[in-house]
Amino acid sequence: MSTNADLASLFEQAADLLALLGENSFKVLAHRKVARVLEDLPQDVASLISSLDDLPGVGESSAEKIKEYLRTGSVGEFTALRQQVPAGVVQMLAIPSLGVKTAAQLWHEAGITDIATLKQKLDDGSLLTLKGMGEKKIAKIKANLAFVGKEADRVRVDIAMAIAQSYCALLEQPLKQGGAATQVQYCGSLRRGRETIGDLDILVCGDAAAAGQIAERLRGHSLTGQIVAAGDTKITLRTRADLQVDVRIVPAESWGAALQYFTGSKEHNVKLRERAVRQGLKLNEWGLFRGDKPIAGLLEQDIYQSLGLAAPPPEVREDHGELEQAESLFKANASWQLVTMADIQGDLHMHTTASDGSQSIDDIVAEAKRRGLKYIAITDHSKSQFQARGLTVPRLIEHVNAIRAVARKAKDILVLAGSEVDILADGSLDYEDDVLAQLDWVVASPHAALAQDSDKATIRLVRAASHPLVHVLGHPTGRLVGTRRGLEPDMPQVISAARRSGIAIEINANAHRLDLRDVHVRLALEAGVPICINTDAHSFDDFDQLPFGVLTARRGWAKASDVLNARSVADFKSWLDSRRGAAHW
DNA sequence: GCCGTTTTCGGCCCGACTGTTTTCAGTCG
Repeated sequence: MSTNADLASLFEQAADLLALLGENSFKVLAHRKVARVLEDLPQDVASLISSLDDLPGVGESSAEKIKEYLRTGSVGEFTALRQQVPAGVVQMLAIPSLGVKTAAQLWHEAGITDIATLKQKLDDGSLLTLKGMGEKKIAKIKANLAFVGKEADRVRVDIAMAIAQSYCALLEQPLKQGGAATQVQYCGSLRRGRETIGDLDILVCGDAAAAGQIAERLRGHSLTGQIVAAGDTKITLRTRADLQVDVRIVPAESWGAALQYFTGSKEHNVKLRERAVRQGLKLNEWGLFRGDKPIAGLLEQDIYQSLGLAAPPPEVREDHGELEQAESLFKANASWQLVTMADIQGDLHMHTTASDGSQSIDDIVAEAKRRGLKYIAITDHSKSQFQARGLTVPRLIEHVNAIRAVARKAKDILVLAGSEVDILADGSLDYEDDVLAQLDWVVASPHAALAQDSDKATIRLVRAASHPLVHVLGHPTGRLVGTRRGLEPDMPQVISAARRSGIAIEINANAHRLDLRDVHVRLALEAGVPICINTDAHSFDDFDQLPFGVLTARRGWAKASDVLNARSVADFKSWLDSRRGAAHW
């Protein structure tokens, strides 16, 4: 899979180089598009070698380059491009407010080919003679130099969500003049539920006259570092932790259009606007227009309906075929029906003080009931997880008995005695079959040897997924968002194995994991493998991670019927009964 | 470079903000 990422980065780099060389901007864009397609690809690009042309956005020329890379490990044309542009010029693009035009100008007109020289010339005033280069621009570039090298990483969705909610709450408070904002909503990749967020977009319904007051209020928020720009309809700020927040002020009649526009994705919007143009209409953040006449704009769904589409939920707006689906749904007079928080009936992966959790069996059952769950599985770690106090077989038997004792007296909730059994490096499980057979529920997860190569990882996970006593594959790759790559198996093979043995695959809802990831969720569902959205709760707070798992499921187009723990207790039990390895209750 | 319900050629989404300008270019999303 890292082949995909490496190739994507090559195409992205090529796009920068072409732009710096003054190439046609649509050609530049085409390269960025290929980079994005490769990044989003759920399977290894090498497995598609004979059908690369079928990927939307990948034409004959790019397909050849991809093949060349797979054959030789490099792309001759890209290598040649790199030789034409000094590396330091490319590095300058990392400076905010300094784009390709300026970088090319500095290179050609001032002979600047590295950042050190740029710094020096910014200071000595010699750049003022360049066209379009004034005091303010120079000051801005100087200030932004600080961002080079410590490029703000994308922020995990849970962190971004907390920040967004804090700013939204602030903006919802009444203003001194002009009344309260009637509506406030975060948009962008956060609303689409991506696992990481690059910046925050917040939409405020209100009068442009209030922009000044809103800016002042934002300035006073404890998280705000500096206000970067402040106009009548847009205020941009950076938090102290360097996350960019864009706040837009829109009038009520444009609320829906703005919501649609700022939710994106960019690629989804491009497709949508092209569709509007084909129908003789124009779509922008102010509304959908025929000539000057507004057709829709108040509500987001009106925009889509006016274009003959069933409004797709924000989570699927990635230009991954959702407009085609939206069109068929519209024609069938149907709507999108993705799984929601309210559908979730059970949680089938949780820990107690028996291993590394901080809650007792009684506490966890009470908390699950309080949150309206109808069934849970208690799944502490297996014996190899020494550091997590994994259970030896005697301790496991004792623990299972304790769980069953609680289960017998628990009312209105089904409590299963299970285990999160380690998938060892070779794909065998951490307990013998006769031990596993005594459990109601088995989550099989990898925890160690997460750096093994792709082939070994595939064999390992296929073996575990084929084990007759396993019910669900837990956090299949072991990746940690932004910090650990985890296993990179050939996911279609793992999914096929799960389908053959009739097991489910987990979406671990914890925002650190979100494993299975969105694109693989979709592959699993297309193969007919049910998913299971589990919190892997180690404490009461971890129950709050569930929404991130649901968002990820929705990004994979999951309906409630695709989700095992969205079934009623009775339906869940009959699924369990249909599995080999009789359950005990 | 990519693509096709006008098209295999000729388009390719659209606007806000800033800074530099006397009407627009660059950057960003």
